[in-house]
Amino acid sequence: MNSALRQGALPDLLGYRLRLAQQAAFRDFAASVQGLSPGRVGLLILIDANPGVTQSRLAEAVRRDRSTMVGVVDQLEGKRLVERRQGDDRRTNGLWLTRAGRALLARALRRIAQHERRIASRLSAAERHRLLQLLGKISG
Amino acid sequence: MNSALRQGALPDLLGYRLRLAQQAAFRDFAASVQGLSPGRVGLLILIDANPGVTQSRLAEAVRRDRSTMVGVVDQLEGKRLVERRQGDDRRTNGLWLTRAGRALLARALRRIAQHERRIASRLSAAERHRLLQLLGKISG
DNA sequence: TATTGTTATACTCTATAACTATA
DNA sequence: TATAGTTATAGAGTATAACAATA
Repeated sequence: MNSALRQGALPDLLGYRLRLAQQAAFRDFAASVQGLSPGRVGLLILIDANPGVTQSRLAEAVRRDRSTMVGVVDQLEGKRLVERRQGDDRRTNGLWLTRAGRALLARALRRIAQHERRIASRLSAAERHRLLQLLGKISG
Repeated sequence: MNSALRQGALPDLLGYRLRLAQQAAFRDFAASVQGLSPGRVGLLILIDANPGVTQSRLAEAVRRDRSTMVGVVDQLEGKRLVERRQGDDRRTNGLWLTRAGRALLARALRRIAQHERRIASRLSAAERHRLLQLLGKISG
């Protein structure tokens, strides 16, 4: 049967435990939000909060190369969730959610809220707050 | 310049913050341990703690398909860090660290310990303990 | 019949280098 | 000269389906 493997030095490592927790958190989420990955939904949230943001600034914000952003925006534009509009500086594309993009995002945010409650269900409100605070110290 | 993007609904989400923290934790680690990714080093730790473990059980432990494990073990065997030995059940390969694998793992563990101190440097011992505990509640 | 390792294949996400148009 | 977007290309990392050997 399935006697668990010995974990060796892993369990005490913050990096390892962060990865485990992150994998656990995203396990059922990935396929659950309108066929978009967590990263893609994150982009919709950022575009929604920063209408007209350029591809390069969006790439910076999520620490990706700007060439990577091209295909990602192609994909979102192909789904009619995002549109590019040429900026005053004609080198740039400003990004905007379409009406469909805003509608999908609204639905996604409801799913995300459900999901958040599910993964936080093992924590009290105080523990959840404390966890966010401690994670902030590491990410900052 | 670089006025930060508005983050919209993201900052309050555990899943998002877990991902940020995990990315921050692994940013400089990935390329730093003997040319092996964190995941690969994790496998060496698991094999070391479970000598003779089969490919399938190792795949289960890290939630990957067993077909994925074939190439991974090929890679580690190609670097002479791991060896396959046919088991009593002749369908199976038992996995073992080579002498070189154990030596590399020992070096890697020292690097990992340094790294752990670096990412935990913003936390007190009590905070670090508390964070591991809270992460455990989510992953369990 | 079921399991283990394997192969062939394909998909996703990412980066680097070089190009163009604009500034 | 420098920047924004783009293209071509490549490399990880992963999965699914089918197969042979073995249980």
